[in-house]
Amino acid sequence: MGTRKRSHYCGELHAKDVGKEVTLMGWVHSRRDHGGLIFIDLRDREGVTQIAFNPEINAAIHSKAHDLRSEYVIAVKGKVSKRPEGTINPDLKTGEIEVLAEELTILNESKTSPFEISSRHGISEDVRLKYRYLDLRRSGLQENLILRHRIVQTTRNYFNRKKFIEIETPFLTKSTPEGARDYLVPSRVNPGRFYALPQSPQLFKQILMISGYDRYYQIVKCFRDEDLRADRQPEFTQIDLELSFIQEDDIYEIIEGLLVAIFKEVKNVSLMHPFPRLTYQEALARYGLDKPDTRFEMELKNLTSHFADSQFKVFSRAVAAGGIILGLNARGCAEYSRKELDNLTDLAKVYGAQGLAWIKVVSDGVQSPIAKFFTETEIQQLTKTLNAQPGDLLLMVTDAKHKVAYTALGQLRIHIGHKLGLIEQDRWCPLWITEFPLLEYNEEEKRYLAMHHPFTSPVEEDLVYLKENPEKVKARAYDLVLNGNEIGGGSIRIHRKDVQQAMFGALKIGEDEAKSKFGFLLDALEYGAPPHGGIALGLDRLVMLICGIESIRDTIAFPKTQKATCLMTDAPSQVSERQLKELSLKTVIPKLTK
RNA sequence: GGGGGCGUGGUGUGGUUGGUUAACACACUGGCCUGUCAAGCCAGAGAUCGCGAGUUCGAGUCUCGUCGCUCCCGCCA
Repeated sequence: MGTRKRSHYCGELHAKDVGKEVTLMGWVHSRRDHGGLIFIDLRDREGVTQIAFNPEINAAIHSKAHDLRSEYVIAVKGKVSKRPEGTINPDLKTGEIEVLAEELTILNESKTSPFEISSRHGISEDVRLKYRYLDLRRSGLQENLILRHRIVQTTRNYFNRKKFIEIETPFLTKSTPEGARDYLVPSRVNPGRFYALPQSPQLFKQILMISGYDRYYQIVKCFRDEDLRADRQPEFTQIDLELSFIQEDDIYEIIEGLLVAIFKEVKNVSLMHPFPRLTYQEALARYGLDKPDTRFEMELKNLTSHFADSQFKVFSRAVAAGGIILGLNARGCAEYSRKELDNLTDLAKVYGAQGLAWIKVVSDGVQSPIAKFFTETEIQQLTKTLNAQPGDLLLMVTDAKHKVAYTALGQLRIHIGHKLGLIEQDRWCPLWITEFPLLEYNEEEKRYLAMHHPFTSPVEEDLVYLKENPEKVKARAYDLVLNGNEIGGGSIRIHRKDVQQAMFGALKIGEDEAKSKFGFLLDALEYGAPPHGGIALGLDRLVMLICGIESIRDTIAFPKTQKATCLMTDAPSQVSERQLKELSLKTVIPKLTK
């Protein structure tokens, strides 16, 4: 094919192109060799076009086509032709036409692929990850990555329109305490010292506000060395922004506008907005979680007061110990077998619950191993509060630690919601969670930790409690939740040095430590820091949700396994002694691996 | 750190209470075939059942260990 140029993508040819002389280049997707006629589906990123090799048109080319195999890279010149009557393929975008081959060049051969690119069944993930370049040829991943691209483009256009400035921040930066474990990078020219890869550009974007850039955004990689999940990778991408002279409402408006634009552009869905807002407390009370899936009802109810004096000691003792009793009406689930109930109990235990109390509501009363402990009044209050009808299953969790009870029953709610098919796949329920506590007590470290991060502004009126009653202080923080997933979080930041120092005080971060770890921020706060705030959205999760898939790995071209390895490149790998020496590093491996 | 699932030709799956030749589909190789598009028909090659021990007359199957992938808890400001 020499110097010939590609004239079209496969997949962009239509009936209107009939008669055109075209040159296509791509991969052999499949071949159907009739001995006489040979058909090739030629694939590139835009789709597939059928190439017909007819010995009557060109015998030499036809015979050459016999050698074609799956995934060969070829160039084909030929005429776009309308397919004969009755051979149109309505399942194919280009199904009305075919290209009658006049020239064929094999640009490269291919070994037999370890899996079929067009495979209809799933391929195990380790094989896919090892041959990621082949996996990425498959239409599913291509669609995801192209959708991701469109979301990113929409985002950039949106922020540009809103007068944001995209500014890059360093990847080689300073390790900071608090938060996730850092990925460290040794410094060759500073032996014994390390950079950290950023967990987020948090401090840099605040500094940019102090520098007067006013509206910053960045679509940026962040790094956290924590254990992986289906929705967590060690490197992930945030849509990160920060604005000066704004309040919470400004953030809500900007982000709602962004999501509305994204959903319109890539899904042609008109998102309802403004998004609902729920305080942290209300989210817990009604859904048990701070990232509620509001696509279905089935809300939690607080039953604590009903059972304060109950003969059922599990309940009354818990109440006496300051605990909480929560209930949930699993509508129509009174038929659940003992096994199903045991499964629910096991699920509750995963989240730390001691057990799960259940009561079946039947036509002539209730059924439950614990029913005998309850008075008529208690049963009445229970069924009334949970609005129970015969056929319903009432689930209750109690725990001295309120968070445990909320989480366990909240997760049961999600589980049962799925099981009962209450969750519509194509429904989009974004909402804001507001009024988070500023601090959370950490048993392990015997001190308070910032729930969001140490630069989050407390609510002004609560400042007085910071010393004496830190739990009472609310943060000017907010999370964005979509269909039960946290897809973003941010806050109005502290912009006064005295408040920042008070915050460090509450976190038991000493003056010296604060100075060595965050001195540059404290200094900067003294040079005219404007009020500012921002938010970051998890791009990978957002793409995952919009794609309707289960794992962010399928939104990332080259993801890591659960052990944070790359099966294609075999990273992380050992390095030479020389490299280690240059970096003044010695490795001490507790147990010999391999 | 902990709990669960999976691992069988290239790929995806079967494989009964442990029983002798490890099955099926797709892919692959060769042949036939001029309208297929999940092409068809015929023939063929391809597996020490992740790895290592153990139990047993006998292990794909049971036990223990180990490795890999995965889901979850902890962790992820």
